[in-house]
Amino acid sequence: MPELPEVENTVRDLRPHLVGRRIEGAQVFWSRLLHDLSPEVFDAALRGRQIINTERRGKFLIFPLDDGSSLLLHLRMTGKLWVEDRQTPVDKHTHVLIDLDNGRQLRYQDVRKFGRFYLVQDRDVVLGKLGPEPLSDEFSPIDLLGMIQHRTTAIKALLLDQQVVAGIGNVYADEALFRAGIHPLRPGVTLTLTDCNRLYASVRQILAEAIREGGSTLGQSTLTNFRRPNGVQGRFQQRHQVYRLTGKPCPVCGATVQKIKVAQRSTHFCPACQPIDGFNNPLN
DNA sequence: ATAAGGCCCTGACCGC
DNA sequence: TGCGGTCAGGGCCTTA
Repeated sequence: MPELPEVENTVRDLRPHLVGRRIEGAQVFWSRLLHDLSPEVFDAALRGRQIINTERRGKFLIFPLDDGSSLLLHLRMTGKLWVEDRQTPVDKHTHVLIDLDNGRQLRYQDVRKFGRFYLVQDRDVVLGKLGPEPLSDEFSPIDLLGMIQHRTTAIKALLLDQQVVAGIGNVYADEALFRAGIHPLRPGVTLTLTDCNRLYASVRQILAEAIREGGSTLGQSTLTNFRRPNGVQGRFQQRHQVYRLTGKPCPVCGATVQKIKVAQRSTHFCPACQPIDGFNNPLN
């Protein structure tokens, strides 16, 4: 599940391979990956374009092109990108090949086929509704409070809502709530400014640390887990404190980590460190 | 306006 | 070994 840290590492790794390169053609073997355009139109529109940069917004990758348009990509669950020589045999589940002008190829592999490519003149058509970038100056504890103080929805669900804040997914939502000592089911409206200060700090710490550690690689399957374009796995999973640690002792207090469903997503937390009423919090 | 549930996908994993 | 069932899950769509 590539989230902000995994996408950021992907964007950084790809930059030296893509910036300044010209696209010679594109093949798409599973057309539903393309939002609102056919493989033929996709190929025709990309052919001859130069890639200006590699950027990120939330969990989206952005490739600005020399004609002012942008190629956007969301990896969703199992999407992977990397650059390889054209002659290298194509792996299973590889659905998109983009030929570069140096004999190499940008390859997209996605076992579950949930990913989406967009080709747009105005990137705001796709990105416009996203909330603030959590690591930027446009995001503050007051902003967070403003986004959630009128919501009865569980705070976990609000963190997953990309319109509240962009880039957080299931892994980092659980880890941030744990570090902030906030129960995932607490309605947004019950969070105080103090809570928001802690949650804001946790979110930023977790994401910055996860970026430094190369993201999180979960599970053994190289097909479904995360891997950077340079082939390296993430290391941040070694620092997870609750995510997929159901039944294990909480690293802070030793209580047993619990798993529940929140907004249809598995949610892991420590019932002692993250009390539902928000009081007697040992982390305070 | 908000929220819940279904859907897309396939591989991993579990019990028998 | 084979088989059926369940789980994983981001975002979009429909329904309430």
